[in-house]
Amino acid sequence: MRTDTVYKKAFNRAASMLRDGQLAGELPSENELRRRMCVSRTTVRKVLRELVHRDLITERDGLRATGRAVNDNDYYPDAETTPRAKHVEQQFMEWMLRGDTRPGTSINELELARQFGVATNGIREFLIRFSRFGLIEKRPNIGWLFKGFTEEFALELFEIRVMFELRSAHLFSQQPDHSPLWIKLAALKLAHTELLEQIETRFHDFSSLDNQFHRLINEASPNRFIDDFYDIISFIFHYHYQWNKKDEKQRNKAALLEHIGYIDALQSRNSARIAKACRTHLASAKATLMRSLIALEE
Amino acid sequence: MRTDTVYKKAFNRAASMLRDGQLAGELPSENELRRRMCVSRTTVRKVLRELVHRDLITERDGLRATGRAVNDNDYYPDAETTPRAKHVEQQFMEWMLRGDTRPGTSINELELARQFGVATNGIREFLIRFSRFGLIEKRPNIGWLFKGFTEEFALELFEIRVMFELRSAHLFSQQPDHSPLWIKLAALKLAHTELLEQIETRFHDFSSLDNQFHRLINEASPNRFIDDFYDIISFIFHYHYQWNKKDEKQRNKAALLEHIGYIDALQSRNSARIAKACRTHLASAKATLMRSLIALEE
DNA sequence: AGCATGAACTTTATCCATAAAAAACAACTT
DNA sequence: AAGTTGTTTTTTATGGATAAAGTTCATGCT
Repeated sequence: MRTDTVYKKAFNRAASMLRDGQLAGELPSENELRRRMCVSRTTVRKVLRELVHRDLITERDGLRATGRAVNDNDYYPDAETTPRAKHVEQQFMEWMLRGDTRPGTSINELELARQFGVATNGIREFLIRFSRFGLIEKRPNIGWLFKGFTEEFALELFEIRVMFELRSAHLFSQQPDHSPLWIKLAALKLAHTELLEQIETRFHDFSSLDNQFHRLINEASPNRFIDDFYDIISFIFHYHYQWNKKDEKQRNKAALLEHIGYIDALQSRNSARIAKACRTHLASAKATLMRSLIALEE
Repeated sequence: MRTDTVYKKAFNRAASMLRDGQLAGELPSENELRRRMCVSRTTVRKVLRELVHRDLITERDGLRATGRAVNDNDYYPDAETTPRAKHVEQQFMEWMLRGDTRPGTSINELELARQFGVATNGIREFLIRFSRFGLIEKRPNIGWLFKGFTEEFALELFEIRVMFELRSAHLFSQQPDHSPLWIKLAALKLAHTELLEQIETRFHDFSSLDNQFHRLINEASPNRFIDDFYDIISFIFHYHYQWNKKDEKQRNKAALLEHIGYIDALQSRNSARIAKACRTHLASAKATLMRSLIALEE
């Protein structure tokens, strides 16, 4: 059966809105709620029904108003708000990164399905999606081959990344003065310096900034293939960092400084300087990834 | 139920081998046949059983020998030798390229499933695989968006293609003299000149040569992401040419000449000359694609 | 021991079923 | 007419079943 994670997530969202007082007094219409929560009206109605049922809101003469205060245990647990497909992704990445999965291993859909507690269909869909990351390969009628999260992989990944980023950074710097992206860039620079000041406590926030920055650079001259490639990068780094916490603060601090240098270079519009800053930053990102891959191979 | 296309294809293959006399006299062991036909022994045995049943081979004391002559209607029809997934691909491409499918259309899994006569699962798997081509996009819980086989698509595609090909051609030219790829390149050049002489009748063969050539260039310094990207190119061109036959001979002749110039440039190892030949060729490939896209939009 | 066949077992490709979520339709209300 | 809510229809996400194809185990023959 399809999971009701959409509903549960929406319910939690609504509960938070009630708690924060965003929905104080008389509630907005179903359509308005639908827009705010980005789900269908069908789901909104389901949420409202449950809210009424739990007395979190009251309904009289077709008018809805806030009810009793929201309690911590009114919320559905987080695990129930993520769709199966996402769980499969997480479990697979865990299996791949933490397990002793060696390059050349073959991947068995049925086995993973049993291990993860889902139907084979879900596994297969995930693997098809995941195959674009270049880490697995399908052999028809036989199964999937795990090619390994190896040094070679990282080298190939970064070769492309450098090509793309140099191209995007160059085009970014050639934008007209009045492009709104310059403003965004300045804002991002500020966010960087702020984070740098509070690096001791907030170093986890770097990841989001990193993403925003690299995506911004691509925005100047969009290319869907470059965007898609950056999805791979994000994905890999997301899980990689989840797994490798070593020196995180130190690494993020260094990267922040590199970003700032890179932003300065962009603002200078000096091609050679931009290329240099870009290469420096990517080289250190690559070195970080490579170091942990070597750790993996032990 | 799973289709028995593997068996049917293997059967046809075996029938052809019998007909060509490749299996004259006493037949090889099941294992040997398995190796030659690239299927499992289970399938080989199924084929053998049917061959015996039809008297195409005889079996006595566990020894198998050729039987009656193979007839044209011993073969299974071609359509039955292609798996469902491939059919879906073909039908989808037909739907996309020939139908009046406009950019922005949303794709309905259920509708396509009904139209193509397959389960929704098959459609969905295809769409996931196909999504890497940048022509469709998934919106969770809602469906797929067809972004259109547009001019913009072609521009983005070729921007990447040029970057990758310049990089690969450059690295190719820097290989040591004794690299076996130089021999392959010379052989390919010969194949080009031969085809050029017989262009009037054999112009369809260009497609295969084109593929071999571009893949060869990538071989010098392999990168899985570049290979994957070239899969997109091949796929697009495969279907595109199937649909657009206009001026095919003329176009292929021109491309052959460009290839030859490009090969000469590579052999000269002169960077500037290589880049020029590469750009020239890709520019004309791009122009061809663009012309037919414009035709599509009418 | 090494290879051939036979039989049993496992995994993939494919279809079908169904609850959840989205969308479309209908009837009201202001 | 535009925005509400109630109802019905359609579509997606997910589980389950099964024949085909692949793999492994067992037996027998040189």
